[in-house]
Amino acid sequence: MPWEKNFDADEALTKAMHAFWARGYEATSINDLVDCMGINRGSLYATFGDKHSLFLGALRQYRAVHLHDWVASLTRAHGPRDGIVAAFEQAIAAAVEGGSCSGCLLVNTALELSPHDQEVSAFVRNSLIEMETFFRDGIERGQAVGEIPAHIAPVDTARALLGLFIAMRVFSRSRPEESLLRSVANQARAMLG
Amino acid sequence: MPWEKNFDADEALTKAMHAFWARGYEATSINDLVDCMGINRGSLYATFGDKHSLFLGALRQYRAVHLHDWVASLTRAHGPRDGIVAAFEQAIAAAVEGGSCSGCLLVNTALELSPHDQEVSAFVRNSLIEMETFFRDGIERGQAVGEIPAHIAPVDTARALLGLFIAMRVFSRSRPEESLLRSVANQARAMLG
DNA sequence: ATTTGTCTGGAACGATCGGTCAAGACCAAG
DNA sequence: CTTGGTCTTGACCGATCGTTCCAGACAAAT
Repeated sequence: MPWEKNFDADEALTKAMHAFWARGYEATSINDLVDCMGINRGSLYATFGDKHSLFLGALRQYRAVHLHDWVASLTRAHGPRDGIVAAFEQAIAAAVEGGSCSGCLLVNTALELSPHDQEVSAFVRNSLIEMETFFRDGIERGQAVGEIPAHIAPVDTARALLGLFIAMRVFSRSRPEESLLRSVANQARAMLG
Repeated sequence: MPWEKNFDADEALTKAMHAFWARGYEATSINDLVDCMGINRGSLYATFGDKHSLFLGALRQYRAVHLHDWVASLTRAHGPRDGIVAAFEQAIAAAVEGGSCSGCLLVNTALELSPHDQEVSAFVRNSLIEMETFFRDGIERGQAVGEIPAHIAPVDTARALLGLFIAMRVFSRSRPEESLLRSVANQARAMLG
């Protein structure tokens, strides 16, 4: 039996993810992907299928790393209330640092593809719900340990926090000014009492 | 001397704006535009220049109608605090009604083009600042007439309201559920004391 | 060393992209 | 009616799009 792949599929997928993240789905051509992934056309199609499948793969990888692993590490490193505050602090840090991959691939995709692509839409929608759940869990656990006042409404507040968090990702790509992001994060913290 | 245009340039520009609004810049081809604007290729290029110029024209028209006129009508019809509340109510109404032009062209563009297009970026940035100013003015005038408590910080609050407003536009395209939008609007109102 | 079957690199596909151009249609001025 | 010049129409341009395919490179199994 012959020969294994001589490239790391996961590593290549990460590079594709960054390309889609930086430029969006439509503006990223197969040639761009071939160049930045460091593999050739044939291997790309054999390994990942067509462009749409590759994009879904990139989306899945983004969610695994920048949502699941990220939530896990926040939950591990901080108490409930501090975990939420730290989420906003990290968003500020990522935005002011800049780089070509500002903002959030899921939010970008929510606007570019969700209205016209059922499969992508369902994925993005579920991911946003997971983010809402992270905030709601944090609020409820914070209330249970007395870090967050009982008069805070978990569902409404979690949804508003999700909104502010998404807005930070939009600002990262359009108005990446620290003072603006700091204002938003301040109001997010104020929402937790 | 010969002949005027036999189409309404402003009307055609409105149709182009709706096309870009619904599908984004990259996904809208010149053929799409020729079809939906009801004019032919030659007239399109003669009247509006290339695709990028046409897009900037569409962006200007969007700002005039859906930002300037909109702010003016809110200011005319409501007091300072109610104007802000009405802005969120109208965003909910637009989102649940649906239609192909959900969300906000400026927000869509902030994510798709701002990071890679200086001219577009400056335009979007200025427009977002105008929206922030609308909220800040409303807060300050509301405080002057006693509708809004003095302890509310105008700048930070205006920025958070802008954030929540942008988030409503993102949700319009990805999670257009009335209860979600209602939660966000509730928290926006709560921010005004 | 030969066989085996995947992986690689690049040529090539038809379709569509953004953009141009020339020729005819058309109305107003003379 | 003739002339002058703009607008319309549709063919057309080279480039690039996403995708396919095949011949050669290659390592493991025989």
